[in-house]
Amino acid sequence: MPELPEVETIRRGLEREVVGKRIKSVEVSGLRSIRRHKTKKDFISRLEGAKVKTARRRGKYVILALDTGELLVLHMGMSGQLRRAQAKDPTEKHTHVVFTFTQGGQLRFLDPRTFGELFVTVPDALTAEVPELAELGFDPVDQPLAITVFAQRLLGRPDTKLKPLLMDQTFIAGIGNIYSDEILWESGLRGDRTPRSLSNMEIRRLFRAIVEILHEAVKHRGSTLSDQQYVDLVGRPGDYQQFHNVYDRGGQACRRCRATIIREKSQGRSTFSCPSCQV
DNA sequence: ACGCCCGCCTGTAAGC
DNA sequence: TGCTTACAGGCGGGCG
Repeated sequence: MPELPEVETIRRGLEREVVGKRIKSVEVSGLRSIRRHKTKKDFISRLEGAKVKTARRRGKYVILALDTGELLVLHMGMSGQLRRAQAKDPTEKHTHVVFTFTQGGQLRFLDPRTFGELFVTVPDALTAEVPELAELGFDPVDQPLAITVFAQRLLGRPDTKLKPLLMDQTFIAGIGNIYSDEILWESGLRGDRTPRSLSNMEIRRLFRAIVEILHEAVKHRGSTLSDQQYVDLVGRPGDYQQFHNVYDRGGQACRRCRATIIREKSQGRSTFSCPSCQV
């Protein structure tokens, strides 16, 4: 579910709600959510008593640094949610992990489809044990890149289609199915164009669109679609869906040229685009 | 290196 | 009212 803007919104919530608090107890009911750990006990014992020092983000991963020197890494997958709660609040369905803090209050991880996960690791192991994190590409919000470097890296993948390339987490970290479509529309580029085929001006437009779309989406606290699956720590939905120009707008008029937005499948994912102003 | 397909899960909506 | 199918913000792996 969540892409960079949603995860960044979650991270900011954690900074407000969780950083500085000490974990009193951890309850795990969904073993699949902590599947990298051999035992539940291993996960729990490395967290209980630890204080959360910082909340960082790399692409779609949230990384909480603990005062034990270890890191709690979270990935939401398609349907993961983190919610602030009180101990007396009823347990919602699909609640897999509950953190209770010494200062009171809880953080709960909910995840119907169970593609999300949490694990504790030491910083050095991030490269050895977690290659997918070590190999993440640049984060367009957290680590802005000079356009010259971007252009160079883009041309290092001359024949990959732009849509899969934008979604390749080892190339750029944080972009998924919604924001790749929005970025391509903003750039006026088709998702099946290749870096080799781009003019310098088109590369500039693409670069600017990546930065602008993601910053705007963060500003509006991400996108919440009709299923209401994505909400922040306090249950508040995002606003950015109202600014979508193509995603989930199949059959509707393009806001730039009035042509009809089309929906098609690419790599098994729905892709939305304007057949007239994306070239 | 790249494109395509599958599997991993559950819930929901649409179609018959 | 069922039952079946398709599809959903992610990712990794396997195959040609």
